[in-house]
Amino acid sequence: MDSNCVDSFLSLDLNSDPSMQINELLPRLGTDFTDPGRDISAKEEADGLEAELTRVSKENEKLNMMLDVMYGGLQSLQSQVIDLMGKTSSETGSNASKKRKDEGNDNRNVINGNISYTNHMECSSSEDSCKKQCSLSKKVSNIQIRTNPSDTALVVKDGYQWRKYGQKVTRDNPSPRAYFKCSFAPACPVKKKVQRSAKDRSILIATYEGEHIHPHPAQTDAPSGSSHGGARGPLIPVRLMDPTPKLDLNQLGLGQDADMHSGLNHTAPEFHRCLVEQMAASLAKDPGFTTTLAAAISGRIHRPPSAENLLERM
DNA sequence: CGCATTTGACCAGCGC
DNA sequence: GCGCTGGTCAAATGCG
Repeated sequence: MDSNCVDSFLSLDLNSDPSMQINELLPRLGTDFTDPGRDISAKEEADGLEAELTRVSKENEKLNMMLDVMYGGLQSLQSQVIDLMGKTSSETGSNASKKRKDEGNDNRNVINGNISYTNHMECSSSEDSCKKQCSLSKKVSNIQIRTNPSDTALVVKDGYQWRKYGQKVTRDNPSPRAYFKCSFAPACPVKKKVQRSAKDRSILIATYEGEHIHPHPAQTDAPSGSSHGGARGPLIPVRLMDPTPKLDLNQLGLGQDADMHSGLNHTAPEFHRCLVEQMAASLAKDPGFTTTLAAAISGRIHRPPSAENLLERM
């Protein structure tokens, strides 16, 4: 198998539509194997590989369809969550001193045990005034990230540039809480608090406040990664100690930039496209996936990972 | 030398 | 009013 083909495949620009790129790769692979110097068996092998790649391409289309289904389910779940949050807020009423207490509550949903998010407006007044203030107050969102418990670093690599300005040990949690400000843009008001969960020290809880006034560095910065700022980690997807690929929910608009209450347009094609790109990037950055894919292309295995298996990897 | 991080001090909000 | 707590500031320190 021509290693250049594998290299060219693995170095595909993930910012483009992955299915389109696979389709573009197929004729490229075909020309490689029509070399007149090859014998008949080589051509048969090439035909087999082309058929294999066609099947992979179809599976990629199948994945996109499954993504549509998953996306529909996501929207349904989000609407249910919004309904539930509305009900619970009306049931529990308001509490002026809830702000501090709420920070210790587990009002977050764990998604596959890797990353979860919660998004809400910071409200501390009565229900009526809360609705008014919600449109004025800053956004607050939480995400949970599972990391190696032995890793004591309070770093959440979300692609943004953060400057640490403080650290405190809070009363209800022995783990210190780190305070960060967004340093990508001088006037960016976004702040982030990172603290390990008191119950499970392998879980990092990041609380974001405010909205970025600049685009995500991944969209504006060339991936040189040579400048200062240790907080600038791998841009997308977020990959920490857990070997399974993860989606960068923030990048998807589900993190601090998401606002379930303000009706973020999750049906927008940009969002859908971003979702597809994130999943493709996650797959491509998964060493297991790339290895398996390379093996499939090189014909070392007869059955490529099915769409279901690929989803299980995520 | 410039930048980020660390860490003790200070301030503000809240409960009693 | 006082004490507790979380959040922020800023000087000191470390690192490339």
